Amino acid sequence: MSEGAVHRGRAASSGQPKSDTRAAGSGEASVVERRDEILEIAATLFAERGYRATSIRDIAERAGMKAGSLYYHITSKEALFVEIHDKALDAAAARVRAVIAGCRSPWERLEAACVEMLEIQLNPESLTLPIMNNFRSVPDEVKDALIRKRDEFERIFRDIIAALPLPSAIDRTIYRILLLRLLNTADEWYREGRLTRPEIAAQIVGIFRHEAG
Amino acid sequence: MSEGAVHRGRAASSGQPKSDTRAAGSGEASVVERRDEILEIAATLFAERGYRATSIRDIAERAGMKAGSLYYHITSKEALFVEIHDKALDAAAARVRAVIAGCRSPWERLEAACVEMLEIQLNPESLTLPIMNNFRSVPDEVKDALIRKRDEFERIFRDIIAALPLPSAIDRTIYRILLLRLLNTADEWYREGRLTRPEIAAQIVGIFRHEAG
DNA sequence: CCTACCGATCGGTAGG
DNA sequence: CCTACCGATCGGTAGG
Repeated sequence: MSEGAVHRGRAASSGQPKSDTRAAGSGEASVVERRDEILEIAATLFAERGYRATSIRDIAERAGMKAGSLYYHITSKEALFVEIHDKALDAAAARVRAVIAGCRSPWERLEAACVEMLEIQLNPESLTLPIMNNFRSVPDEVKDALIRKRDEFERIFRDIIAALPLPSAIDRTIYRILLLRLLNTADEWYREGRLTRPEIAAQIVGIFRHEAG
Repeated sequence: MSEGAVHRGRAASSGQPKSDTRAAGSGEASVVERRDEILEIAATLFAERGYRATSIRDIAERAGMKAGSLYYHITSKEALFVEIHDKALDAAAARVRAVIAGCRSPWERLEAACVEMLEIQLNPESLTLPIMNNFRSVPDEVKDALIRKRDEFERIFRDIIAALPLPSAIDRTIYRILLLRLLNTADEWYREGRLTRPEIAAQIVGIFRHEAG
């Protein structure tokens, strides 16, 4: 069991500690639990400040250790970011799929998906939130992996939109791109206070809702 | 004439060279012209990579000089960014105002404004393009000035949207926020090739178009 | 997990 | 406009 619950073991050498010295019932935190803490801390910081503006020292400090020590848990800043990004998208996909499963009509599905996406993007429960579209500050070598993963996630929305009875003049590809752009960058334009998240989602769906003639 | 055509002299100490030793008819570039070149170069780089990822040395290199020499023309990286941002928004405002002046109906005005915004955002003529919403990587001290300027610009759209015969269920504030978010970040989601800019603008207006019942 | 350090790079300055 | 440099900070490593 070299692969803990956290890690999906997809990327061959992702740099987690080799053995899980779990704390056999004692009050001690296991190595994988410590690693999870670090992932959450890093996710929060990356989401707040972006990739470049978040330093290894920032992350280490919040985790209560020195920068060098962090490298016991991770292999590199880049690998850390990719892992967080992948996990965040997996979690988001699961949440959106769960919530649309209970819907009957296509428009209901769209609205439920929008509400859930806003919750994911705007709630600071770290690991799930940062869809992080701010790829500009991410090194090129990493970008491809991130984009592939994101495209995979967006297939959920492609399917929802495919089922909508839209007027034929509307291009479903650009429809999806625009909608996802708004949802994925919600943390950048959302202003706390005036409208609730479901109200915002309803406004978005209200704007994007067009029935075929 | 310590204020050249480029500079609006709004921000008190913006750091341009004190006197314009213009090249009295000769083939020599004047100091203000050199400064304009630097502004264009910096604008392009900031737009491509964001504030933080663009180094003073990058800018200097493209301008054919050393990092230190740049400080003959500018006072600081932050002041440079603010100046570019202000100029870009002024130019964008002028272009959008000019284009909607020739429109008769509210929906025509909205579509014309959208087309123009996409042109501005997607054409790499540097100085005009970077509305740069990527404020995350910008230092806090600068952010307030940028936001104030941006709010000023967005008044144009507030007025256009105020004139639209929208259904009462649609909140015009969030309507404006969503629309501007799409237009301002077009360079991040636009994929060259499939649809032209006017076609994209038409799709956006098609989605955002709702007549009151 | 720590100390101590590496080479690289950053924005900016001095002095010409 | 240049050279030469500053202190700060970066991601990462060695050796314990």
